[in-house]
Parts: sequence; C-alpha cells; structure tokens
Amino acid sequence: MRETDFVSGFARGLTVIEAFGEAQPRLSIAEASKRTGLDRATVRRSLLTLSELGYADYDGKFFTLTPKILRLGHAYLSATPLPAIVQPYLDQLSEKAGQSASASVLDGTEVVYVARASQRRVMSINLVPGSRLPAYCASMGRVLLAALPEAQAREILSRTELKANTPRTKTDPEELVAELRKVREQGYAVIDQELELGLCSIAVPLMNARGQVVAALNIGAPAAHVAAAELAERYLPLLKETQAALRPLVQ
Amino acid sequence: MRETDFVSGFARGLTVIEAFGEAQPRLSIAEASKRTGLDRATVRRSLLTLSELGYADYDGKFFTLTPKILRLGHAYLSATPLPAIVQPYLDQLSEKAGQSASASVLDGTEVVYVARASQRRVMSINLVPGSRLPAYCASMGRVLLAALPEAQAREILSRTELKANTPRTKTDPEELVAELRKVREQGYAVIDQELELGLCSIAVPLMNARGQVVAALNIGAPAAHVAAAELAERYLPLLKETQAALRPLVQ
DNA sequence: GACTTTTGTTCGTATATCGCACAACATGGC
DNA sequence: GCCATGTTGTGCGATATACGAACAAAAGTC
Repeated sequence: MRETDFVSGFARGLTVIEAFGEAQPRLSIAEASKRTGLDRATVRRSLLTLSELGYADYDGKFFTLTPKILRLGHAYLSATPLPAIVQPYLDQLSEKAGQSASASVLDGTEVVYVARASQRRVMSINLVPGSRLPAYCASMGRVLLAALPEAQAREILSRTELKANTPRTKTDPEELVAELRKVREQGYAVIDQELELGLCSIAVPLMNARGQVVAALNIGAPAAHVAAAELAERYLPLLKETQAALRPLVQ
Repeated sequence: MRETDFVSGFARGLTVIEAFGEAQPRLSIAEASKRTGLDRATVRRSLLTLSELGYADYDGKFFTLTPKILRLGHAYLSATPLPAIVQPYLDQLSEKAGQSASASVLDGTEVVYVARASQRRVMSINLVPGSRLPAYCASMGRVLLAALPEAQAREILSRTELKANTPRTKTDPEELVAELRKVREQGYAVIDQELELGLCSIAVPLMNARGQVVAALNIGAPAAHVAAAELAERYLPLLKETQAALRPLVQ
C-alpha cells in the first residue's frame, strides 16, 4: 500500500472514538487529546465532526457518544450471521446451567464477545456484546488460542501484556503454551480466578461442519458457587450439547 | 461550527463503514462506491485505511469488516451502563414470558436495540444489540415517540418514510399522532403485525427515578401464538414488574 | 485579586487528500 | 481473437486538512 492510500484523518477519528470507554463516557477535548496522543486541535475537529454527524453530543464542554455509533458495529454484527444464530442457544444454555453463557471470537490479543445470555448474579465485570477481555487469561481466549498453530499463538502471547490480574493468573509464556496444548487435547479450557478473584469459567470451541474453529462458547460462574474443579463435571455436557447443535448451523 | 472544523475524510470513512450491512457483508471498491455515492478513489483509500488498521480484511477483491470494528460500538455500550443493567432483567422477563424481550432507545427516526434476550422461535427478523427498526411501526418506537413533546414527535414522523410494510401498517401521520396520544395515556403500546405479518409486540417505557423516559422495553410474539388483543392481558403485568424493578437502577 | 495552570480556539503554512482523467486489467459475448 | 463492458490502480493539479504556535478564556491556587 502506498502512503497516499492511507487517510490519516479517518484513522485519527477512529482513534478518537476508541478513546471513549468504560471509565470515560464523557470526554473534554483536552482529555481526548491526552488519551489519543493527538493534538488538541485535531481531536477537536474529529469530535466536532462526530457531533455534526450525530455520532456524538456536545454540551459545550463534554462530548458523549450517541447510540448512532452502534451503526458502525451493527454493520459487522448484521453482516455476520454468527451472533443471531448463537443467541437463542446461549439463552437456553444459560437457563439450563443457571449461569451466564457467552460466545466470542478472537481479535488480536483479545476475545470479543459477540453474543451473551447473562444471569441476574452480580459480577464486577459487565459484559455485553462488543466487550473485550485479554485472551491469555480468559477461558474462551485459551480455547481460541489453542485452535491456532502454536507459532501463531506464541506470537500473540508475545504481543500481550501478561499481567497478573490475581495471584492465580498464569503469566509465563511457556506455562501458557503448555496449557494451550492441554486445552487442545482435552477439548475445553477451565479458568480458575485468573481474570478476577471469585470468577471461574469453562469454554469449548465452536466448530463449523468442516471442523474449523469459528468461535468459542463458555459458561462463567462465581467461584463461591461452583468450584473450578467441578466446572467440567457440571457444565461440560451442556456445553458439548450446544457445541454439537450449533456445528451444522454455522458458516 | 466553521467549515474547517469538519474533517470530511473522517465523515466519508464512517459512511463507508455503514455501507456494510445485512445484505452486504463483502463489498468491492466499486460496490462500496455505488452504495455511498463517493468516488471510487476515495472509497478505496478509506477501505485500505480500515484494512491497514485491522478493522477490515482485504483479499485483493473484496473487503469484509473484522470484529475489531465492534470496538467502536463498544465505546458506547460500555460507557452507557444501561445495556448491562437491563440485560439480566430482560433474560428473566423473556424466560417468564416464553417470548423474546428487548430494550431500545431512539436514534433519529429509528429505534436501536441496546439489549435483547431472544427465544428459540424462528423469526424472519434477526435482531441483535445495534439492530434498528423504524420507530413509527415498532412498539418500542411508539412508546419512545409518545414520550416526546408532540411537536418533536411530529417532526420525526415528517422525516420518516412512512412505508406500509404490511396491510395493517399505520402510515397516516395524523392517525399515528392520535395513536401516540393513546399510548401516552395508557402507558404502553401494542403493535399488531404492522412491521411484519405474523409479528405482534407490546412495549412500555423505561423511566428513571426522576420520571424521564430513558428507553423502552418490549416483548415480541408470533401472532399465531398470541393474538394482539391478548398481549396486554398476558404480558403487561410482567413488563410493568420489570419496569418498576429497573426504575431505581437506571440513570 | 494577581498569579499559575489548564483548556479551548484561531491562524498561517506546509503537507496530505480529493476527484478527475486515464491506464491497466479482467470478464463475457460473439 | 476482438470488442464491449465493467472493474481496479495511478498521476496530477486544485483543494482541504493537520500541525504548531500564539492567543483567549476559564479554572485553580495562594
């Protein structure tokens, strides 16, 4: 690609959108400038453009995104049949298990939730479609990494900031690669409070008819409610059932 | 806003993203150019930029969006606590009713789904968070329009293409305004196959503690399963219960 | 209230982008 | 093969945009 085939104004604008997030629902021009590393004048122009187009609101001081911004993600979600196909199965799975169930795909070093059926239980993590978690310490992430050639999985791990979110988080690349081999062999991954204390989960790959892994399915449960060691016993049959039901329906 | 405060390259890029959709998961440069009305050279630069940033894949002929594009909508979903708060209540509501339940907000002339709990039933419409429907012929749209000052609701209707999706669709602005008054009085809206034959729904507003309408909740059901006339009788108590439970939790 | 610090806005200029016209390539009909 | 049609890639002049710095306006600080 030639240099002139890159629209940097567009790229900068996308960076500005991404500056909004959980902790930053409202951004001033200066805050957005700090978070993006772009010049205040540039950020201001991008934000005013978003506001002019109805993607953002501006009260003279702070900018907030509007629901119109969902049109952008919608273009992907509606273009990709996976979320719509999976959703009712997740609902059923979640109901049977009495726990939250989700589906996700890999994007770089992170898993992205594409569908989710949540239970009423209170969790510190609020997950909705579009949410992201680091792959190395999430059950679906382990399953999705295990589906890749080992070299590629290593490459992704090398790009990841392997942070110890809890004392139990595995952060050694070699240990993680060994774990991925185990996941590949047994066909599922169990996470015991590696992302957050008190949270366990179990995931299986979602394959299409040709055996390609297209996503991952999981069930998450509070550790106080279900010990990690019991996860496979209690939920693996349900997950396998859902996996089998979906196999002929995807891709 | 001065003219130079608008980044047209950014605006053009966003238009290109929106060109992708249900019927267009893969776009060539020429197709995207036709759909957006932008010059091919411009579209090409935007698409190559998206590809360079990892928001799109390019096989030399067609572009497809990647899950990374969800980061953009995620900035809104995670910044807005509504979806996460509402989701478990929708799941419960959907389970009790045995039908799909959803929450949405108004964006221009359309309602945007921000959360949804779907049931296994097959519908021709695939709705996921981010999906959009015209407000005038959707139950949540009626509720949200009814919450606005009448002049504003009229203004939105005047901007809407009032299309008769089915023989039952109300398309006369005056009739719609009268319907909105009724909805405002009774506190709920019922749609009987105005969007699609065979599909009925009932919606109530979701208010915060100060009484402001922040979203709408609905239950949709196949007409073959539940007659529109029975909707209020069967589901209104459940909807009111959910509405009351959420009232102190939102905003 | 005077001072410092931070934030928002404006401006001139160097630079990047746009849209056009044309070249290059692919596809299909005959 | 050869033209008709449709597509993608590229060079260029005109135009729009980004940058940095300077200025203006708030917001803290003492």
